[in-house]
Amino acid sequence: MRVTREQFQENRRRILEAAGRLFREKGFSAVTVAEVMEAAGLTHGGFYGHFASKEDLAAQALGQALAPAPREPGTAPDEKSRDEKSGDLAAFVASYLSAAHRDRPGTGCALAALGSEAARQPAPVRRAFTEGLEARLARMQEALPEGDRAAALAAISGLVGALVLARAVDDPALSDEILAAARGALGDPWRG
Amino acid sequence: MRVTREQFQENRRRILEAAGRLFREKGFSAVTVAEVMEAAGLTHGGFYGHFASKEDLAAQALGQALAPAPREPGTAPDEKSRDEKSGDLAAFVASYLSAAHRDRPGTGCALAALGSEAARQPAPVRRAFTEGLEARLARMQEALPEGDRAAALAAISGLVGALVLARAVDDPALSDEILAAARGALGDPWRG
DNA sequence: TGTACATCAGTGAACGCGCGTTCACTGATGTAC
DNA sequence: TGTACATCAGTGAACGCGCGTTCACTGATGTAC
Repeated sequence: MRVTREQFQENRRRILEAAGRLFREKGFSAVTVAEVMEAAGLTHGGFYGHFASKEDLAAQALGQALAPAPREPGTAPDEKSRDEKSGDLAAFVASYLSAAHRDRPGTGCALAALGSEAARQPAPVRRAFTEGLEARLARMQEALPEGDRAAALAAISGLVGALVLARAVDDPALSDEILAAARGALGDPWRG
Repeated sequence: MRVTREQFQENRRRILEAAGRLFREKGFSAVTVAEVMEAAGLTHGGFYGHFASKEDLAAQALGQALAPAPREPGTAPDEKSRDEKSGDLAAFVASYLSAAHRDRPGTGCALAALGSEAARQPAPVRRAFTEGLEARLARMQEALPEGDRAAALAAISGLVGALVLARAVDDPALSDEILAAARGALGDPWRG
């Protein structure tokens, strides 16, 4: 059942999309190749026509999940005023540390969803993770006064750590409290 | 080959110790029961005389790994001066965010080593994780001026996030930079 | 204290299952004429 | 444009392997007398 070249590319895209979501929801090891293919609307046998191995899929899916969303044209960061920047930042922090983000790991930040597992993955996966972090670091730097790189790293650490802990904890009240505490620590100093 | 009751307890202790180390080093799913038993100097068949399942082991090993180190007798926290407290805190932050801690996950903080995986574990494991976090939160609160609980939560989030990212990244310079940035953010405000 | 027997912690083979991967096959696509 | 054939994406069965778990057995421990 050969398909058109367009359909082949579309299938590949859907495999990567399903893998990105499933890996973030369940972790690398708990996701099976067959599960990803089924979520993409295919059967498992065709997988190796698209990817060399599950590890190859993991690296590419993580890379795609961490790829920065395309910036809207005409809004170069250096054109923004400091107020616009801090407004962006406050909105980002609030959305990152929201209950909605905590409860939807499949479409959320892959750094938090896969962080402690990523350290033990093979080289290509760690490479994709590192590049994803660097991209987010660059964005965070742009949003910070004077492009303070150390502050940007510390802020990302705080965001990721809070989300990781808020998801791991089995007490909903404590989970909300973690998110609120991190919002306070990361939001207040840079607001007005 | 029956063993004495003392040896039985000692064997159980060694299984838990090996499991705590291996889980932190390799993650829950990558560790096998046989591997834990071998590290404890036993064969895999005897495992179920000590634990009901791998999941049961995971919960108990995590609980033990996160159990607070016994406090030295006679040093109740409220007897310390504020300077002693902040000295303790600064030392703890420096040690938590050290290269040595990053490079030895097996004996380090289980919150960071297993954080993103813990969210997907069965209930007993998440319970142990939560209790471990609560214990560390209480300690951190004691060390903070006025026992600020939100600040303690934010600090723990920053510590855990920085360690997770420093371990996941494949670029040693960036990894060091993450640790240094978090030391700066967490140390400076409370020093002097 | 010494002896006979019951208990049971540990051993290692075996079982079942699921997963990553392979492969012969199918049939629609793409291409040469 | 139409036709014949080569290509190859997808299918589903099968393979091998490793892992969690079980079990019959062993022999040292613990206990009753």
